[in-house]
Parts: sequence; structure tokens; C-alpha cells
Amino acid sequence: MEPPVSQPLQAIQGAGTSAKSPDCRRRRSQSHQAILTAATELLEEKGYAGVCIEAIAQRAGVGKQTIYRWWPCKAAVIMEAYATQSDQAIALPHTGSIKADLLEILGQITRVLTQTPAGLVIIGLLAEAQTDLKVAEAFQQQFVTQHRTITRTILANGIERGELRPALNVEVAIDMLFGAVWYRLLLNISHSIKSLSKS
Amino acid sequence: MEPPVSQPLQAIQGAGTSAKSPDCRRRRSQSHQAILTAATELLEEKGYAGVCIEAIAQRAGVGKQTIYRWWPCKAAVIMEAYATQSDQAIALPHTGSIKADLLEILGQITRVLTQTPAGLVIIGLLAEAQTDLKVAEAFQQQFVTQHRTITRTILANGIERGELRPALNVEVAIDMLFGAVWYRLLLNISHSIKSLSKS
Amino acid sequence: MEPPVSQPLQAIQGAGTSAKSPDCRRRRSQSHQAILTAATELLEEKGYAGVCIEAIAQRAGVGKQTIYRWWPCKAAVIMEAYATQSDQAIALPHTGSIKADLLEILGQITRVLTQTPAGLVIIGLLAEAQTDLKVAEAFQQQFVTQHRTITRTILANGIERGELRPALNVEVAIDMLFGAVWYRLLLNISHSIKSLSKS
Amino acid sequence: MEPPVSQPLQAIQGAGTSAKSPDCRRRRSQSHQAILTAATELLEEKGYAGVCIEAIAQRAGVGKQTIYRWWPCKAAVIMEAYATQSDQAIALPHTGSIKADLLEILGQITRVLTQTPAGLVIIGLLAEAQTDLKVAEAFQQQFVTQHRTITRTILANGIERGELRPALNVEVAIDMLFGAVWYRLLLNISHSIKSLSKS
DNA sequence: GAATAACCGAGACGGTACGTCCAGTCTTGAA
DNA sequence: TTCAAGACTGGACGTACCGTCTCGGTTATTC
Repeated sequence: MEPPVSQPLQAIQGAGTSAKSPDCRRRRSQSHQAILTAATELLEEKGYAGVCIEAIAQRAGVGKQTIYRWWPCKAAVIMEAYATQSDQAIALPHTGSIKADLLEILGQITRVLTQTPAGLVIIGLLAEAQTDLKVAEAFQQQFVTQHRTITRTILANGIERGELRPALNVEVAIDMLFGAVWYRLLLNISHSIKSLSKS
Repeated sequence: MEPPVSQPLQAIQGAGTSAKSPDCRRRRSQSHQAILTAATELLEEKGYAGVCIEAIAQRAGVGKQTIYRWWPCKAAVIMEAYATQSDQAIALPHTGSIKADLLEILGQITRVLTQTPAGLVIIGLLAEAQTDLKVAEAFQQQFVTQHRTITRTILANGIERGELRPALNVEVAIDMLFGAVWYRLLLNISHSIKSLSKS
Repeated sequence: MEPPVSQPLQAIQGAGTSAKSPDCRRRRSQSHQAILTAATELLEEKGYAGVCIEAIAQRAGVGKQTIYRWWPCKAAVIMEAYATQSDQAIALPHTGSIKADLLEILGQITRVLTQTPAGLVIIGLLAEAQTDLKVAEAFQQQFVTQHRTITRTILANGIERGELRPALNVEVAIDMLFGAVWYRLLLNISHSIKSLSKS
Repeated sequence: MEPPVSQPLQAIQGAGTSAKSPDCRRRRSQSHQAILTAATELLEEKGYAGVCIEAIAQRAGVGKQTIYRWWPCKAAVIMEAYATQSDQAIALPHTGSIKADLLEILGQITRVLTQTPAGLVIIGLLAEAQTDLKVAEAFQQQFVTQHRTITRTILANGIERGELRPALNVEVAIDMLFGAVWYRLLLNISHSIKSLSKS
């Protein structure tokens, strides 16, 4: 009955938790959920940088150790909280036009990053990922890989259908598309972020 | 004879110190330099996240207060240390071809970010800028504005000369160009960063 | 098995900790003792004014927070250290003569104040008590009340037995007796403190 | 025309200022007075412990150095401020009766200590005197010697006139009289301080 | 009347200690 | 056996003052 542990946690914990103990995580009880809820609340109240493990534990009515037992650091908790709460699945669009598909997916991502509280959280995580390799990997997996994969499919389709030049370097194109979005987000550039056109 | 106060400091200290006192900020003596030197050394030894104000003060043989007197936070010290040490001026290239010019400038930036210790420092600063608005502004001024301005000139030239479509959204183009570079840098993407083509 | 918390601490911590938690203040372990020991040593080495919380923490191999957790200030630590170490109980004398009893008790107090290192510590505490009400109360309780009580008994006996005038204002008499001792102590008067006669 | 430097200053500065410089203290200007005034004000606003040299300097519109030039420490400034402001001369009373004279002088002292702001200042000074020998000497001179001298005269008169036993140890008697007053002051004993009778 | 001191305000400086926050680990007692 | 509660060491924070030390810019005699 135990639901599988969410991905970001595993990603950060590395090794894999399968061989841990006979009844690995026997009584995860409500604590687990309480922690994620507390983290989410605090995130909204104080922003990423303002949250600390102690506060999460206190708010969740949980011992600090219980948090450290399951997550290696603040970023891990928060990534899981984020994953749980807003299941930010990006859907592969099917508008029929490559260009429209790209605009659609970029629009979806941009919307999440700039119009929901999640955006600031993600930035906080990205900042932390610069320092901590484990966080970086988890971040990649959670917020990057999927998007790139979908986009790669779209572009491949475009090339196949002849809408894009066959010589197009797909990876670089992806970098430029997402790069522009992230770049503006991270540098607080104020001029309109909506006007995305060329490929 | 006093050299003008370097920019990043001023940028972070905000408002502008011009109206402050007749000789605005007297005699920073050797301490000032010692602090920047110490910061640079520590940066190289421990990386951005591993540096703390106390350590800088100790290494520089300086009271902590002397640091806090002139800089509001770690990021400010480090930005000035960086600016002092590596005068990372990006030169406007004149290769004759728009494409070559762009590759040249992107190459310069990429080189600094990926092949010098400065790269990691800059990433640390960018991470911190996400939390602290003052740092963000200074960062922008130090590491972004200039590059964008130069690139904007190149693209404008290109349009004028007919090498680029007149309808090109210059700002978005710049976002995509720099975005790609920063994006890879921040996400540690390992596949080659050299293969840049389209405009 | 836990020995009861010593009085001066409680006195300074104020209100009373009885309603705090089931086992009110768990496990002070060795740290507690280490802190008191360190405080005592430093007291002997540098005198009251030369001791600081940071030094106590360092010497005791303890985090500063552990000190602040249990004591509100330097004075509190030192009073407890003093109380622990030298159980300066003043015994009710029974020489048979009121005058001799008084001389005996004053002699005891004088001895502690002038011939042991404790004297200087107590002076330091008294000086600090002038600034901090909590310290003042604790000081009173630790170094004054008991002495006055005993002396009050002696004087009452004396009146009962007819050795002293019934009209004697007992409180004022106590003030004068102890006052003389403290007065000399605080003002470093050098002429002999032994010559005590009248009542 | 230069008025002689007030006593507490000299007392604390020790050595004597006579041989200092040709026109020793040439232009003491208004600064000197401004400092004392500032000290007095701050004393009333924040109490002895709340005053610091920097605040005095700032309030007086004076460089810190100017204070250090003339006084060695906070206590010295404050003693002079006190001496200047409230010229707390205790007058030798002549009521005709020894007992009345003593009550009169004790009453005067008690009044100053308990019913004027000066009382708290003096306590602060006494506390500091415990740490600093120089302060102790100046304190003695300022607040003790004179009183003792006057009282000694009264008691000697009393013995001469036969109102007091010739065997009376005058010094101890003085200790007890003043001791009682100071003792109550320092220990914040609340029961009436007015009821002083026996000798 | 100009030159020359001492003096002064301002405040930078190296330091020491403060009291607080949080990380990550360890311990206890109740369930 | 698991957990909440929270004590523990440790490190850094940013602040407050200390007492010393330059700075320029007044004064106030002295030549």
C-alpha cells in the first residue's frame, strides 16, 4: 500500500533506499506529510531563503531528526514538497504546428516560473544547486530533463516534417529556448517576457 | 590621487554617495586592499560558499567592522574583489562579419565563465542575487548590462547591413544568446558548449 | 537521581520553572559541570571582570548557546559556580555570649570576604547587581538573607536574655553590623578590620 | 584666569597635570563644558551603565579624542560631571547635640543617595571602582573622605564633651554609621531607611 | 600679517565580546 | 522500535564600544 517514494528525494539521497531496513520506513505515519505541508506553508510565508529545517520541524510538530532521517537537506524537503503539491506536469502539445507547439510549451513553463509562487521556490533551489551537487542533480531531473525531452521531440518532429532545417543543432536550440526563459527569470529583466517568436 | 571608488561597491551601497561628505569616504588605506586580497585568496581556496566575512577579516588582519563599514554583505566584497582583480572587460569585436562578431563575444564570455575561477564566483553571486535585491542590481550592472549593450550594437549593425532580418526582436535575440550560455553554466550541462551556430 | 538545581540559578532565572515541563530541564550532563568548572578557573585566573561568556564556553569545550540556554548572563553562571564550589554556609554560633556570637558570625563573613578569592568574586557580583535587578535579587538571596536571618536570631536572643536593650532596632543594628563590613570591603579601607567592639 | 581643574579629574589622572605643556590646556573652549553637559544628560536618560564614551562625544559634538585627552575613562568624566553639576557639599552641622549632628549629616548623605538621581550615578561609580583602582581612589576622595572627616570631628567633639564613651573606636563607629547607609543603598533593602537612632 | 603650532571635529581602525540563529548530531523518555 | 522534543558542539552572523590613530580645518600666539 505504501506509495513509492517521490523522485526528487531519491535523486538527492543518491544510492537508493531499497536496501535500507526490513520494513524500510515502517511507520512514516502522518509525519512525512506534515513535514511537506509545513515546508509548503513556510515557503509561502517566508520564501525559500527564509525557511530553515528547524522551523519546518517545529511547524510540523516533528523532531528534527525525523526530517534528517528522510532528507539530506532543506533543498530535498522543499523539492519534494513542491513535487507533491503542484504536480507541474508539462504536457506535450499537439497544435499541429511546430512553432505553436514550442510557444505552447515555453508558455507553460514561463507561466509556472513567473506567475506562481513556485517560480521563486525554483529559483531558490537553482541557487542552492550551484553549491550542492546532489541538489543540482535532483534539480536537473525535476525541472529540466523532462522539458528538454519534450522539446527535443517537438524539434525532431519539425525536422522530420521539413518545417525546420535538418542541420539545426537540436541541443543548442533547446538551450537557447529555455536559456532565454531562465535567463530573464534569474536576472529580473523587466521588459516583456511574452514576446517569444523566432526559432 | 585617490582612484575612484570601484563600481560594484557603489552599485550595492545604493543611492549614491556623491552628496555624502566633502571628500566622500576618506582614507581606506591598505585595509581596503588587504580585504580584497584576502577575499580573493579565500575565494580561490574555498569557493564562494566557503567564504565568510569573519574569515576575510581575519585573513586581512582587519576588524570585522571595517568590512561592514564599507560593504553591506559578503557579495559586495566579493564583487569588488572580482572587479579589482580581473578587469573582465569584454571588447567590442570587429571581425567584419556579424556572425563572427557574435561568436567572438559569446566565446569571450563563455571563456571567462567556464575556464577561469571567476566563473564559479559569478555563479555564487548570481545565486545570492536571487535572495538580495541589492546584490541583484549590482550583479546586473557588473556582469550583464555591458555585455548586452555590446551585443545590441552588433545586432543593430547586422540589421543595418542587411545581414539580419529587420523584424528581428533584438532583445529576445540577446536573451537567447546569453540565455543559452548562462543556462548551460548554471545547469552544468556537460555536452559541448562550443557548437553555436544560428542567429 | 538528578540533584536539585542549585538556588542561585533558579533565583536569577526568575519566575520559577516548576510548571515548565514534566521533568523540567532534562540532562544537563557533563557540560553543566564543565561550565561551572571553567568559570571557577577563569575567575581565579582573571578575576570577575576578566571573565567573559565566550571564554567560559571555550574553556569548557561547550557551545556558547549551551550557556545561554541555562543562564541569562555571566553573573548567573558565576553565582552558581561559586555556590557549587564553596558551600559558604555560615553556621549559627553558640558561644553563650551574645557579643561573642556576633563577633563570631561577623568574623566568619569577614574571613570569606577578605581572605578567600571568593571575596573579589562577590564584589564583582555586587557591582553587577547594581545594574541588573535579577542579579540583585539572586545576590540578596545568596549572600544576604541568610546572614541577616542568623544575626536576627542572635540579637533577638540577646534581647530576650536581657543582654541587649529591648528598644534596640534590630534591623538597623543588623544594617550597621554588616554595613560596616561591606563598607570597608567595597571602599578598600586599609586600617584594620579586626577591631570590632560595640553593639 | 583658567580655573583649576576640578578634583576628581586630577585624582584619577594621578600624576598631576602641572608639567604637561607650556600652555597646558590652552583652548579648552566650550568643549569641556559640552562634554560634561552631554554626560549629565545621558546619565539622566539612560543611567550610568547605559552611557558610553562614544555617545557622550557625539552628543557633545566633540571628537572622542578630546574626551580621552582629558579624562582616562568614563568614570572620570562622569565624576567630574557630577561634581560640577551638583556641588554636593556636606556641611558640618552645629545643632549643639552630638546625636542630632550625626543624624543631620547622615540625613544629608542619605538624602543625596536616595532622593536624587545622583544616587544611582554614585552607585554606578562605586561598582566601577571595584574594578579600577584609579576610579576607586577618586571615588574615595570625592564621596568618602570628606564625610568621614566631618563625622570624625563630630565624634571627637562628643568624646571631648563627655557625651560619648572615651573608649569608642571612632573609625569603627564611622564605618558602622556610613556602612549602614551604603549597605542599604547597595542592597536595595526596602524597609524604611529613615529610622536611624543609636550610636 | 603671515607662519606655525597646538587643538579640535570627525570618524576610520584593530579588537573583543556580545547575544542570536541555524546546522547537523546525539540523547532521553513516552508510546 | 520509533518518534517528539530538544540538548549538544560548532560556526557565523551583525552590533556595540573600546582605546588608538589619522585626517583636514580651524584658532591664537609668535615672529
